[in-house]
Amino acid sequence: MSIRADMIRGHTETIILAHLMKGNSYGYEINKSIKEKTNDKYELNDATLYCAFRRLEEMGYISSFWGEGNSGARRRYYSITNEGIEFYKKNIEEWNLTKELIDKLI
Amino acid sequence: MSIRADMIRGHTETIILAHLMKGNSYGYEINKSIKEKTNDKYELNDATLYCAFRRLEEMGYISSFWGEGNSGARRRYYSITNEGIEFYKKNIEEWNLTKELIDKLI
DNA sequence: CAATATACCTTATCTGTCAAGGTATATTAG
DNA sequence: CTAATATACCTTGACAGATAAGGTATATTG
Repeated sequence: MSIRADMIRGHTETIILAHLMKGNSYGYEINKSIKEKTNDKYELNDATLYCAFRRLEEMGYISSFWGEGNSGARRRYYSITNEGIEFYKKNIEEWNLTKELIDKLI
Repeated sequence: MSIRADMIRGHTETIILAHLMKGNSYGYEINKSIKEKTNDKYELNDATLYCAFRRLEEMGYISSFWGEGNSGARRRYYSITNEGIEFYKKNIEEWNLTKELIDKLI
């Protein structure tokens, strides 16, 4: 069984930030990690991922820089900011509250 | 603390069906119940609610009829169908899987 | 008689996601 | 050597669910 995108909507940013909490990373790697962690049950669409990066960077929650490695395709790395860490923590709290509420309602 | 609409998106239909699993009801009552159950932390927008009713009825998961009471404003009652019950059960499973996945990812 | 609560509805707009398209480099298989 | 695959990023237009803002109508309460 797989899940619909609407289940994840609203969590995309938090998922990305969670990954960046463990160190800098780049789009392709983050998405592969999501796929692995969920045993192929979920994966972000390319466009969704890069769109979320733009939003997060605009809001000042992440910053980006081009990777310096000379092998393979170029990579744009992302790093979480202090504001991003605060935002992440707030989102975790919101998720815990959401779980409670939905469990009460359905 | 309150939660964002995107947290609930994708669960609106299930929340409505959950209420109807306990008996026929109407829009205004369902929304009041949501507000009470969540201690004013969540409430559906009118338009969201009625929009979801249309979808659910189109898909054959609920059926509707005008209430017969002669006091107060007219009410459109909704009743869950057998297909709706199946759909509800499937959604509960999906929610349990979603919780697992998101907890793994964030 | 005005204000409030009940009860439903429509329309235009917003936002995150997705499908479908694209570019470019490195590695692997035949 | 060359074709296929994996890596890696990006843009555009469209879609669907949610929202704000508007509306109608009745019953109750002060």
